[in-house]
Amino acid sequence: MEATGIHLWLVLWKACEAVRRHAERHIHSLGLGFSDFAVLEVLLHKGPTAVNTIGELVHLTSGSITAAIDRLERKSLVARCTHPSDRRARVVHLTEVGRKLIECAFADHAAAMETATSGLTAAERGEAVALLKKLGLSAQTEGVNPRRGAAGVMIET
Amino acid sequence: MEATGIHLWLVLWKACEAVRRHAERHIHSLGLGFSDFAVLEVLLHKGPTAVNTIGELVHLTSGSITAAIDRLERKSLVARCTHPSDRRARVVHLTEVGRKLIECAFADHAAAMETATSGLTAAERGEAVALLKKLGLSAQTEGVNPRRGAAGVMIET
DNA sequence: ATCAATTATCTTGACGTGGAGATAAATCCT
DNA sequence: AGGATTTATCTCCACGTCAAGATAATTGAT
Repeated sequence: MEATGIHLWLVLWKACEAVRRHAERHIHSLGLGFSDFAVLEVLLHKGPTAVNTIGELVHLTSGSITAAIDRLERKSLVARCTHPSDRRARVVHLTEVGRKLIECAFADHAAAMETATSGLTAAERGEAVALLKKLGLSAQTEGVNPRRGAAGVMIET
Repeated sequence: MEATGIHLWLVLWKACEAVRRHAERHIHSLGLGFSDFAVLEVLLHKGPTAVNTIGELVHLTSGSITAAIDRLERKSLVARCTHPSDRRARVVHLTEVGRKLIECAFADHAAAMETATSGLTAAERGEAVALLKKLGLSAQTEGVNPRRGAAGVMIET
């Protein structure tokens, strides 16, 4: 078995794309995009959050996060309100409809991911998680620009 | 260690993004996009290839692969010529300039990936490759069962 | 107190991507 | 052979993203 860096990268990419296809198809069936789902997930797990904080968490630039929240607000899934102490900032929170949607969607999504990763046994998943965590962390700190991962919400625990 | 499907997916995604950042930064410094690099790499390793086939290999739809090859052709890195036996098909091949560029870029890229994955030992890389291959393959073949979309429309895979 | 630098957000323009057709060529069917 | 289906590619349009610049509010320095 070859173990060059580029080989590992290609296999990693392919696996990620394959699983991502499941995730995207499922999320798309809810009328949401990938980024929009990630924003809702942050709001579900972190509660009301400032716009730019969300942007950092889901790895979107200021322009993109503005567009994303515009989309979600247009669908009445989230709402912006003023920050209590900083008049520049806007705090985003889920509406009732939005909360219902993401709670349901996230449960469905977890099930879909269970299916998507069912090719590995529980033990293998554990090994994979350990290896990927190690790889992810080292690759992240290796880079010049250390940014927080888009899925940081779940990974913390 | 948690081993739920969604946890594995998030860790996989984060690791992939971290490594991808290395790859993208390097590729972008050549004035190329990610997809364009992938197309050139296919041509380098597979030789002249039909447009459609390249699209499948790098996971681009017909519209996207046309646009990608247009870009590369505009930069004189590739050229289209007619297929010997099928007059519908166009075969894409590297120009001299394109070959020089991708050969050089690929070597650089391999080195960058070596660095990016240096957080794992050779043995760990081997394990990771084996696990990811298994995961990727199963996730890929898992995706053939159609799902119901939001509007009640069946979504083909 | 005032001016400069920083921070948070939004706007604009360009670009890559995917999806729905359109066109042309090859293949299949009878 | 003639018509229908499939295949390969391209065109057009909508959308999401980013980068850079604009605006407004906060903080820091003197």
